[in-house]
Amino acid sequence: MQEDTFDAGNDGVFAAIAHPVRRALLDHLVAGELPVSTLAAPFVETMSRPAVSQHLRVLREAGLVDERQAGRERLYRLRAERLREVREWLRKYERFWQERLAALGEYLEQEDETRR
Amino acid sequence: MQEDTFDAGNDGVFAAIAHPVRRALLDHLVAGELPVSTLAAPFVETMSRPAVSQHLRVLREAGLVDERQAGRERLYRLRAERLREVREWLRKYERFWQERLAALGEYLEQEDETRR
DNA sequence: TTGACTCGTAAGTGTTTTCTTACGCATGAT
DNA sequence: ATCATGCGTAAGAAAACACTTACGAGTCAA
Repeated sequence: MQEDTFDAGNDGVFAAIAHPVRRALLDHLVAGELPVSTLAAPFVETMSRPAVSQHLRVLREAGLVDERQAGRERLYRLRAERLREVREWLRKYERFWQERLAALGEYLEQEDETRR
Repeated sequence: MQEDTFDAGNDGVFAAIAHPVRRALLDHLVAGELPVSTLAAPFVETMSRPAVSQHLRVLREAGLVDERQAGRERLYRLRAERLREVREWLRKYERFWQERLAALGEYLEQEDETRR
């Protein structure tokens, strides 16, 4: 079975980060490799532990995390490079808010001049 | 100290861009203001026109597009600045693919720690 | 007015997501 | 061996999602 190496496609990453819990899980993994117990801790009041496991599975199938067994723990590691396609998709929109900021800058500049 | 609960406020935008059709609609709107007929044209073989309307509604409710009536057409305009939230969220991951050597260093460091 | 055109909404349906509880399988400790 | 720990999976329910067809409200043209 090579499910983990199977190409999840472009849609998998976008769908994976659509859920706030999964984004929070990724955010935690920025600190480094973490066991499920640590990852699930912030959600202990919100949802059951199997629910966190299922979110981790979605992330795994999207290729956003790697799993490795260490003793009786399972350590999850971030694979941030999978987020590149999101970054790439966003790139074409960047000029819109850059232009907007530039336009706002010019506007404020003009306001400032007329105020003198 | 940061709150460890997730932020549900931005969820609309992330959920909106999770669907490939909606991303394609946004991509199309980069060209400028467009009527629904033009926006729906690429999907005539794929899905019905009301389906496109419903996708546009999701985008509208996420604040990603504006709608304005012109004659009997409805023109949709991109509001790309709403995508900044996504960009901001991505920022914390950028270093992982921008600085490969640094990431490798951190990885080795973590490996060393787990080996204790 | 009549009729074509543009488009959204309503209602219904099948599918997917997201959660729950129950359970099982390893691993490590006693 | 026995038991606790860590975590995934199974099964099922509720809700959300993504469509469909039917219809109606505006707009423009003849």
